[in-house]
Amino acid sequence: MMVNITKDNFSIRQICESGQCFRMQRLEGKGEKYVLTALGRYLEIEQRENQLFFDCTLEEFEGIWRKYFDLEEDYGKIINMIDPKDDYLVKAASYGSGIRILRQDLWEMIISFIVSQQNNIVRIKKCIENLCEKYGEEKRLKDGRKYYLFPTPEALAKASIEELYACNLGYRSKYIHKTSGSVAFGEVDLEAIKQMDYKAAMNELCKLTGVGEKVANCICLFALHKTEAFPVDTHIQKVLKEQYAGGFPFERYAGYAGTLQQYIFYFDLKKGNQVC
DNA sequence: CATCAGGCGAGAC
DNA sequence: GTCTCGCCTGAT
Repeated sequence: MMVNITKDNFSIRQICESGQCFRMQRLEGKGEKYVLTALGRYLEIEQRENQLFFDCTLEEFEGIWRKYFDLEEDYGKIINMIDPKDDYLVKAASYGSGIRILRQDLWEMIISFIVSQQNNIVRIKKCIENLCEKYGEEKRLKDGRKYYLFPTPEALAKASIEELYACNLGYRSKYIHKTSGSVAFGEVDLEAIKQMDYKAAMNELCKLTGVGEKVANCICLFALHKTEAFPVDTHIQKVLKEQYAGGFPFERYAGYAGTLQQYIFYFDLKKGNQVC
């Protein structure tokens, strides 16, 4: 089954490269074909211009992926709300206009962004695949190919720190171990966090070992869809200093600063690569 | 060789 | 409360 829709302000390549989802990758060959493992499922997507081809049933598309890819949101509207006098932000949003803030799984984002700290995207992806292959449930497609689900809190809680080290997680191993225990043993309730507002969710997430303000903001943005969450990493910090010495206009962009943060992050990330 | 990559925890003060 | 320091590992 193939579901075909037309969508503006949607670039599967930009979503993949923007570093919010670590289990999506481009398939070899010509064209824009991507494969994603998320929410216990496997999905292939192809994009031609503004047409998207989801390799799934209509039921799965409507029930799962429409929400996951935030297809109900009008990103053109958000981009148009940017201050036209803010040359930098206008340029950044134009450059990454196909980015969307995905609605990803909370547990997966907690572990993924703990892994992300002091780390680069290539290695983050490798670490996460190591975890999935070692501790995630193995599934098979109809043609026999294997894929792995993201490990449950219980599965990761059973792993020793030494075993986690073997997944190339480095010093983050003990963070993963502790946090998995906290969730598996019910000390932190993920279902409760899903019902909280931004501030309460931040407070609760920061109780987890290895989760500080930056990581908690990433979790809020990419799992809880708190679009006011504004993660400040090394890229954003640099841009705030160079472009917004007088302060970033958070008041103007109340409620969607996090979406704009993604445009800025992506713009700076890609621009940095071009220089080399 | 040093520095850096989507930072954080622990300890000092 | 704020500041500093050490930390796995691979790329440059």
